[in-house]
Amino acid sequence: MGNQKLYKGSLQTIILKLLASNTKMYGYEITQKVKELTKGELKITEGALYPALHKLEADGLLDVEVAKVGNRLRKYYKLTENGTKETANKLEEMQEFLKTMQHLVNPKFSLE
Amino acid sequence: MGNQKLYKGSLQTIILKLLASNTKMYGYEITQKVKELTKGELKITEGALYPALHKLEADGLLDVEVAKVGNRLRKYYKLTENGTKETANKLEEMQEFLKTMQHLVNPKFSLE
DNA sequence: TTATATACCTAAGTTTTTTATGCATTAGAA
DNA sequence: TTCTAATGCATAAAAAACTTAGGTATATAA
Repeated sequence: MGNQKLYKGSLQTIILKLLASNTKMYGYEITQKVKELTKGELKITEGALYPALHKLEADGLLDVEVAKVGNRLRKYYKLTENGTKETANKLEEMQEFLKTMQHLVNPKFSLE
Repeated sequence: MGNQKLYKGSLQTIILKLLASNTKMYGYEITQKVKELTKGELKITEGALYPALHKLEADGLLDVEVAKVGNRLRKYYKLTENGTKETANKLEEMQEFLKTMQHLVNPKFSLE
């Protein structure tokens, strides 16, 4: 709980990017991967993650495949064809945003 | 209208940063400055801006000073002492976010 | 046996925005 | 001179994207 460091709108992009790099992942795995990759900086809450996954699936960007591991189920998600395209778009948008923000915020370029 | 490129939560930081660089600005001026600095990439809508300014004022981060120019009024905003402190915090948070996102998203570092 | 990790889920509430208005003044184009 | 665009403020309803706070169940380590 208590994230604060995630700007709203970036979660979808993060999920898509991870699935672009890992072919298939399940929800819990995503939360752990993000925690690991960001050394605990970013914590994806499950209350945000699962609805986001369902939305991406409903939008046709992800496919699901249910697997049983022991007695417990996992839902593996992977990118659809459209999902792959959207990932590219979202990543470009994100890069634009990062550049714009750097420009606005970085004191080295204080043309303002 | 239709911005799409602004992650929710970044508007406050943008406003604070501009006021840190320009001492005092009024609402309309902020929208124009952002448009100019980002070459049209970011468009701050007034429906987002004015409530944001009011909130920052209510939170004690901004002071207002009403000026009359011709027959029209302007509300000049500037940082309070607390506002200056909060600006530093927000900028640091933003930098953290930018770094984290670069790390997650940049293909050069795809350790994922 | 009891807490922690794994694994899924949803619903209510909050925050922050978009969209759609509204009002008034002023400058400039037609 | 008249009408459009720019200037300048504002709010209210709706949507978007979260947080917070639950809930269920299995597996494992202490």
